[in-house]
Amino acid sequence: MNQMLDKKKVVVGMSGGVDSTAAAYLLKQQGYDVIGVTMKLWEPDDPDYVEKEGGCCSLSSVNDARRVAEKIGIPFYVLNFREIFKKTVIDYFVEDYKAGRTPNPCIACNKYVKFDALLKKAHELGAYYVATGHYAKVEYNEATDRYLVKKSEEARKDQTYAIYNLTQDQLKHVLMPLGEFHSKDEVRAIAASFDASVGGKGDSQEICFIPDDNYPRFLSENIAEPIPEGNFVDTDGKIIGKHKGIIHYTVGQRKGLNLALGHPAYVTEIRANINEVVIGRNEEVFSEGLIADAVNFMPFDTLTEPMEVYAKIRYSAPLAKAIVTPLENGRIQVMFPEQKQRAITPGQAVVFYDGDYMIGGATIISAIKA
RNA sequence: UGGGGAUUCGCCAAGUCGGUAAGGCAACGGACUUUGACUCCGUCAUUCGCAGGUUCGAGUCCUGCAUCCCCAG
Repeated sequence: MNQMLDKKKVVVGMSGGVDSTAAAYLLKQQGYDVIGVTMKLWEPDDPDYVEKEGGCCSLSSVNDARRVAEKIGIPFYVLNFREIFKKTVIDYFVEDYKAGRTPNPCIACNKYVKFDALLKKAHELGAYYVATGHYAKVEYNEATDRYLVKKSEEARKDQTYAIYNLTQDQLKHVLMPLGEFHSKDEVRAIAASFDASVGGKGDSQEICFIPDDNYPRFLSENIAEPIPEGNFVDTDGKIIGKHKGIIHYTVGQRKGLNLALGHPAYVTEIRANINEVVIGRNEEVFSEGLIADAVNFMPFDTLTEPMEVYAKIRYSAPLAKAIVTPLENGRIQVMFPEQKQRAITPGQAVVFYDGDYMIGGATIISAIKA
């Protein structure tokens, strides 16, 4: 069936924001047969809900997207992805928090919704490609017959971290026209050139399905069981306070602990099994390595021997030299020989770089302390 | 109901010979942010357990009361 797909045809996920608008426009300019699609992902309960835009993880402003599509002169559809979004993003998000992890819903959304469910829809429409407004570059290497991902020229907006787990088959069908831009301002100018109101929008910030940024509210509404309070303990196991429920915390967190210890206190570890949150000093939130699974590499399928890379353990963490070593059952160990990393957090992704290339990543299971 | 020591912001804690309330933590607000992370900036006691007194002026001196702690009953 694949051979029936039209390589000049592309479905663009349009949120009505700056980035996806510019992406759709650019593809049209490049001569693609562009179809605009807005995905319905989440039905807010609140009727006064204000929709957000932009970035990779945005809810849609259907009206803006439709208007923009009309101006560009492309067909436009609104598709319902609520069910798949609930199953692959929301449920995962909730389960991770219940388990004391800190999930990254944008990564799941990319993997299962934008570059899977939407891609399948694109194929149904006869389109070979799906395109988004991500700041990243996808590149085909003939010698190795692999699709590689390169960092965006706009370093500040680079989003390669959030697509570390895309498969070769997904990458083959992906276009990211914003990867070549050196600044968001250029992109904004393009969007603004034919639609002032879209061009003037700000960047997205919060997770799209929690627009008020109130995680505890969202989580307690989506978790059937009550969320039990528990103890804060120090690194020696001494009880030093009461926590409001594990979902309120992430490793490295300082705010909201309400612990006046005389020195800044940080979450060091979350022990979901015994409902404990461990508190320590800043030094105690640093780790020298980690164990991870859900491993994915761009240049090859399986890592067979230790490899030196640069890695980051959070979306906005700095790159650090790292040694990646394959373990049993598909896991990897990542050690940071030069610099301990702050707040290595189960549930977050560790992503690897080799120069400008994002060469893969994995989901952190646990930190390795000295 | 003998003696001694304490009582300053939610917590800890400076406050010299009486001179017109440091700081840390927490909290709150803002910036940054695809993580309520980190970080950064800003705001946080007209008032010092209470009531009087002495002083131009008292958290700092005096008197009484209250509460807490320690040692003796």
